[in-house]
This record gives sequence, structure tokens and C-alpha cells, in this order.
Amino acid sequence: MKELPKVYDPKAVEKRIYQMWLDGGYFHAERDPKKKPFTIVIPPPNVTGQLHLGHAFDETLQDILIRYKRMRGYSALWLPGYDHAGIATQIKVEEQLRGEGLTRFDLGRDKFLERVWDWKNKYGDRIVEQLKTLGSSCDWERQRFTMDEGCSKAVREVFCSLYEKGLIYKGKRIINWCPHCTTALSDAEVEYEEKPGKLWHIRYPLSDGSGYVVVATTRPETMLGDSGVAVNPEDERYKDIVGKTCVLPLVGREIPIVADEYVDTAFGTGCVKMTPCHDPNDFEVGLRHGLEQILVIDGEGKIINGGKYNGMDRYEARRAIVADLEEQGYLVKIEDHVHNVGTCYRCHSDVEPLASDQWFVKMEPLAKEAIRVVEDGTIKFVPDRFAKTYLNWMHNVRDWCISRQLWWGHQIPAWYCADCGHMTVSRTDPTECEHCHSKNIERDPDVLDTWFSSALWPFSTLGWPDKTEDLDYFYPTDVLVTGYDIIFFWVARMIFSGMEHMKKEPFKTVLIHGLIRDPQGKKMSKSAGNGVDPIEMIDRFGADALRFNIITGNSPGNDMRFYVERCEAMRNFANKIWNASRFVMMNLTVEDKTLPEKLELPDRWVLSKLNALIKEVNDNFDRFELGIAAQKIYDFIWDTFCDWYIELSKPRLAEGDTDVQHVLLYVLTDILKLLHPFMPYITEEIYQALPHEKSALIIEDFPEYDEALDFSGDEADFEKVIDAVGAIRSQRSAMNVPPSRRAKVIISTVTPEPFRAGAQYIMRLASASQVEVTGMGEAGSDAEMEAKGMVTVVTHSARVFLPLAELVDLDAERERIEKELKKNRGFLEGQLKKLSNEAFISRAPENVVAAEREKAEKLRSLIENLEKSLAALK
RNA sequence: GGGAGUAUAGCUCAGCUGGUUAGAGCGCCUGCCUUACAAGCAGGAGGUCACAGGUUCGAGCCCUGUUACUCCCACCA
Repeated sequence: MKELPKVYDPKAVEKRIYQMWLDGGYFHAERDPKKKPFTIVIPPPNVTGQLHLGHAFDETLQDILIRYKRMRGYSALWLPGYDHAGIATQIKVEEQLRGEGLTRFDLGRDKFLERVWDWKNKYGDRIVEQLKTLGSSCDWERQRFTMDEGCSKAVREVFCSLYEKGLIYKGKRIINWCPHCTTALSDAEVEYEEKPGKLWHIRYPLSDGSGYVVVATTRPETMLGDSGVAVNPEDERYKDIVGKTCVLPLVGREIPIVADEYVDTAFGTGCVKMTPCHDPNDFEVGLRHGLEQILVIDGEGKIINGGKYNGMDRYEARRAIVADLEEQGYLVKIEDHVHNVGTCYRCHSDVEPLASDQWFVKMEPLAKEAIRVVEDGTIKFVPDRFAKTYLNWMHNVRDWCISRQLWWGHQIPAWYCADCGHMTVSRTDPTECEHCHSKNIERDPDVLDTWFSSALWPFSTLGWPDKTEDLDYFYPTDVLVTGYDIIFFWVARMIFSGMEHMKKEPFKTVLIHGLIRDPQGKKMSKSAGNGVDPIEMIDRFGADALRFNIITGNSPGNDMRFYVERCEAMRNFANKIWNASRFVMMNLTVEDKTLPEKLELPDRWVLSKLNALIKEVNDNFDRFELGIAAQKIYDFIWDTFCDWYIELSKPRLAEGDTDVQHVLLYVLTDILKLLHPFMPYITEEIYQALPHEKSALIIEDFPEYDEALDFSGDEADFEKVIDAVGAIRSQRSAMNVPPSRRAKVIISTVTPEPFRAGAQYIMRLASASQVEVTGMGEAGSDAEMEAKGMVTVVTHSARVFLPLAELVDLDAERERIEKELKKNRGFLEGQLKKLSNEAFISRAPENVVAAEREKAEKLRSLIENLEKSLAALK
């Protein structure tokens, strides 16, 4: 047996153990017809990203589930991979170029993409390596990338097939545009922030000189693109001016006044300026009334088609226009106004709505199935409240803008003919126009939204569109683990994609977790500088400690705050297990963990508690309550096993009892198995140092409830002994008796058996020099005992006498007992009240009533014992 | 405007389908280097479970309302 160091050092262990798992091929999932598959696909992290605590949370949950299922005998596949992350990656490379004084346009598309691939190859491994340090047991042989050949083929197939079905179309719509990233965004990529702003009231004179209308706007610069003014058709104030025209200030354009239901008579002045190219509502109104579409803000947020304002930034133009309006007397008033401003989820620049030609996925037909499978429970959300979030979104979903004006990504497979104008969409790159056969064709420069490829992840990674054995065996996947912040981005899109292309749900359960926040509850972010680097935590405390910290102390779907101190506490826990194992090993002379024929009372107690724990852990795994499962294991190890059972084993070990060795080894081994999914490294390391059956703990069988080990009666018996030990310790502590002062203990009880069986343990754990167990009353009355210099302590099931009377402060002791008595009398009173309640007796379940009766009995005997003690003192 | 979540010990949080004297970690107090572990051991203090009603034999848990904080969705120019 190996000598283990006194303090557990994760650094000396983790790398070696991980390599051992890799060498053993334990992460690889075979298509084994004898086994049931269990599949998780990883939410692909950004290829150039760095591991943050959010990933750590996500990956830990998945690794725990995978390790558990693997131990339960499933062919457990955790499929890893990463995402090309269009905008994020492109921005990074562009930043790098800027350092060289270049832009992507200087390089040109092909050269630029070469640079990005270089970057990807250089940094792509980083996040994978970081994932490994966490202990992630991914099947690295199956690692995928959203832009690898297979995934790209899947993307192309999906695009073409949706196009052929009429579910992808190209059209001019108002989309959200990020002037900083210079690309269109989908609705989901816009984050709204409340910002204080102004409401400018502007006078638009009527062309016939008969007056004016006043419009209100939060974005005066858009007036350059106004092509109409709208009022509500029911609005009496404006009935007579509908059909007239007015003159747009500063610009001089004559624009019509139209009537449209859209206008709310109660807001502002009831007159709305119409800017069809820069507002989605105005766009619709404009279509209904044939208003001119004038684009006045370009892709970089600068003014175009705006006369003297051309070239100004949109906010610069706003100031200039407001100043000019005021100077020329058009500005009526300015009000403060708080409104929601859309910002880019990547760079947080203000998003500019503008009319533009883009590609869209038609959502309504796809949403139908995606709604059905969640409503009918084919796909379950855990916690289920997130199903509501999902359904609400899906019911109101709008068409998905999928084209991005970027270079890094899957280029849209559409070619435009310069001769006949026909568009060719094709699975293979065409050399000529499919309509007029002209060679003069050019490919659409745009790429697809990154999430378009992520949406296919559960099946593209398994080989789709080819028919593969992996797909047959591992699809649908089982659990999808992710944060609630990407339900719309990703989960929703995987669901409708799976239903549309596979005709089968992509996963059965969606396990949603919360966000990890800083100690103040704020979101962690690089800009705020409050981010905690998981790698640093692993370095300081070990991966197991970080994992355990993350997994405990929160409930599914809720956010959690991250405390470094908790990592420390979990490291201490790891060390506790380490030393407990060290203790077992130091005392081990046997090689197997077969349980002995004859089990002592403490053995039956610990085995019964272990058995109950096993049941609870399995149950909680089934309910995805991993935090509860982990907590129960923690409590059992620290409290039951270390603080009690190991202490109980000491006198027996000293006597050379080998039975207790078998039990120690048995319990410890089960503990390691139970804990392994949560703390894989330390458990494997200890397992390897112990006598073991399998080549590695990672492929051991997970413990299961065993009826033969249910000794609840003995368990309850031994709890009486534990109670007595506690009571004696408490009393000795109250009297300041040093542990070195050993004293005889006399136990008087109606149930002497467990105490007789436990005498030697009471001796050791309660610093007794000798333990005498007598039937109730045999030892003598309290007065007699008192006369002999005995102090009495009582528990629910025994009276304990200690020959320490000379150490007792009689007044203090009386006070203590009176206090105890008062408290317990109160309890008993409540108990009796409950039991005398006719309704309770008749309506409450039998076992509950019985338990209450028993409780009352216990209290009665406790009170009786206390009264005797008190009487003896008087 | 619609929806959701949270409110439990000084701090951070558990508490499963209503059934003990409401728990843990950290912090605090007292005593211990008891030959696995001071990253430890033993003992202890600390809570009217946000508030007000209700249902029930019984409510931290279920229902209604109130308050506070947080989040999501939609959006009014």
C-alpha cells in the first residue's frame, strides 16, 4: 500500500490522473448494442474564448451526469466541440490587424480568412486544454467544430432544404444593425437598456400655409428620412388635415399626412413622423400608404442622403439638427423621456434599426412542432418554469434574420447572375447561372448567423446529413445543459431544427442552470474586472474543490454568488476525505472489502446509513438535484463516517479486529464511488491506492440501494448510544472537565442492550474510565446517586450518572436543568395538545400519529428524568 | 404593458410531493496539538422563516393580497 502525504495536493495528482483516464480510453463511448446510450452534446464554447466560471458551471454539471451514467452502465457519450463564433472571433482578428495598422479590407476576404484560420489554429486548443483541467470526461476522439467539413455540409444542406421548402427567403426588412460590428443582428441579439433620453417636439408646417403639426421624436436625426406624418383616423383634432402635405424642416421635402390605426392618440401630440427606413412600425405604415423609403443612416452609423449633415455620426447629427431646428424656430419643446434603447449583445453599441436586404428563416411553420414537443412533454425543461419562458417566446417568435455582413462564418450558398438577375441556391458550388447558364455569377458575400450552425449541433456532430451509425445510436441526445440566458439563442433553435430535419426531438431534457455572479450579486464581466478565473481557482484549490463549490449551495435554475472562501471550504473537505482514507489505509491488513458475517452494532448503524444515502443520491440524480445529492454525500462523509464511524473503529482496530477493517474499506469504497462524479480526481487517486477490483474508479459500478443492508432498527438503537455520548460531552464541557480527567459512567435505562453493546465506544468517545449499564432504577435513586457524588445527565432513553459532583456549581446546574425542563415541558404540552385533537388522530396518517405518540413518550421520560435530577439537587 | 423569480441565523444559501425541537458553510464564543486531518476535534451562542389574511388536524412549504429587490419578453413615436 502506498504511503500518502499528510495534506492532499491536487497539483501532484490531477494531471497524472487525467492522463491515466485518457490512456485507458475511458472517455470514449462505443456503440454497444448491449448498453443503453446516454448522450450529451457540449454547448460549444467560442473557439477563441477563455474558460470562465459560466463554462465551469456548465461543464461540471455535464461531467457529473456523464460520469454518473457511465458508472450506471450506460454507453455515455459526452460530445465536445467548439463554435466559430462569427462576430466575436472576427472582431478579435480585426483588432489584431488594427495593431498592424490594417483593416480586413486591406487584406481582402481570402487573405483575411487565412488569418482567422491561423488564429483559430493557434488559440483553438486553449479552451479545450482548460476544459480538461476541470476534469471533463469528453470523448475527445469525437471533437467537432462548427466550421469543420461535416458541420459545414450540414449547414449547407439545411440552408438549401429550407430554401426549397420556402422557409428561407431574402427580403428587404427593417433589421437591427450594429454600426460597430457593421452587421445585421437577429432580434435575439439585441439587448434593451433603459436610458434617459429626450422627447423633442418639432413643428412641421403645412404646405398650404394653413398651420402646422407638431410631432414628437426621441431620435430627431431620423427626420432626414421622413416621408410622411401619420395621425389616427379617429382623431378629431386632425381629421381635416389628412390628405394634406407638410414641409419637412431643414430638408424642405413635401411629405403627405396619412391616417393610420397604428398611431396612439394619447401619446405625445398624436402626430407621428414616419421614417420608413429606420423604424419597424414606420416601415409597415409606409408600406400601407406607399411612403417613400429614404435611407439616411449608413452601416457605420453615419448620415447619408442628408444634405449638409452627410458624413456626420448619428449622434453628432442629432446635436446639429436640434441646434438648427431651434435656431430656425421649429423646436417647440424638449421633454425628459426614459426609453429602451436596443444595444448589440456583443459590443453594446446602440443598435440602429434600418431597412436592408437580408435573409430570413420563416418561423411560423417551424415553431408549430417546436411548441408541440414542449407542450406535450416530449422535451422537458428542468426546472419546468423555463418551459413557460420558452413557449412564450416561441408563440410570439418573428422571422429570424440569419445573414451577417461578416466574412468569418458559413458563406451563404446563393449566387446572383449579372446577366439575367436570377439567383441560384445550390448544395454544390455552381459554375453558371441555373437559369440562363451565364458564367457571370457572383456569390452572396454574407455569412450565416453563428447560431444557425449551433442549431444543428445535436445531429451535425453525429454525422448528419449522412446516415451514420452514431446518429442511429446516440440521437436523440438525452440532456442538454445550459444557462437560461441562451434559451432563445440556442435551445429554441435546436428544438425546431431537430424537429424539422430529424423529425425527432434533439434531446429529452433541458437542464437549465443560473448564472454565477460576484459576491455583490453582479454579473461577472471582463470590463467590470470582477471576473474570477476558474483556472486560478483550480490552481489554488484543485479542480475537485472548484467543482464541489459550484455544484453545492444553490438550487437548479437559480443564480449563485461565487465566494472564494467556499472553494477553500471544499478544499478542506477534499483534505478531510484524503486523511480519512489515509487513516483507513494505515490500519489496513486485509485486501478485500467483503462484509464480515458478524456485524457489530456500529457497523450495522453505518451500513444502514450508507444504504439510505445511496438511495437518496440515486433519487436525487434522477431528479437532477445534483446539489442536494452532493450535500448529502458531504454530510455523510464528514459527520457519519469521519466524526463517528472512524472514531468508533479505533478501539477495535487497536485490538486487531479485522472485521472492522472490512467494513471501513467497504464504506470508504462506496463513498469514493458516490463522490466520484462530483470530485473525480481525488476519488480516483485514493481508489488507485486502495485494494480495488476495476482498473479505474471511473468505470466502477455506482452503488445501488440494497435491501439486505437496511438495518433501521439497529440504526435507531445505536443513535441512543450516540445521544448518550453527546449528553455526556455536553455536560463535561459545561463543567469544564478536561478530556484528560476520565470518569466512570453509569447508565440507567429501560433498554440496556444497545448501551451494553456500545459501552466500549462510550468509554472512548465520552472520556469515560469505565461504563456500567444498569436497568432503570437499579443503580439507585437520584438522591442516592447524588449522595454518592454523582452528577446526572439525561437523554430520551437513559439517565447517565457521572461521579463529578465536586466539580458542579449547584446553582448553575439547577438553573440549567430548570431551563431544560421548561423547554421540554413546552414541547410536551404542544405534543399532547396535538394528540388530544380528535381531528388529528382521525385524519392524519397512521404513521404520523404513531411518530407523534412516540415523540410524546420520549419527552415524557426525558422530563421525568429531568425532574428526578432536579429533585436530587434540592 | 405581460410573465417569471427571490425574500429563512451576522454573511452566503439548502430545506424534495405540507407531518421532527427549521439545517449547512463561513463568521462568532469556550475548551482541546485526543497517534487520519489545526485545512482539524469537542461544546456553544445566534432565526416571531418579508408582511397581512386564508385553507388544513397540522403551513417555511399550498391559496389570496401587500411590500421590497432581481430578471425576461413586448414596446409608445
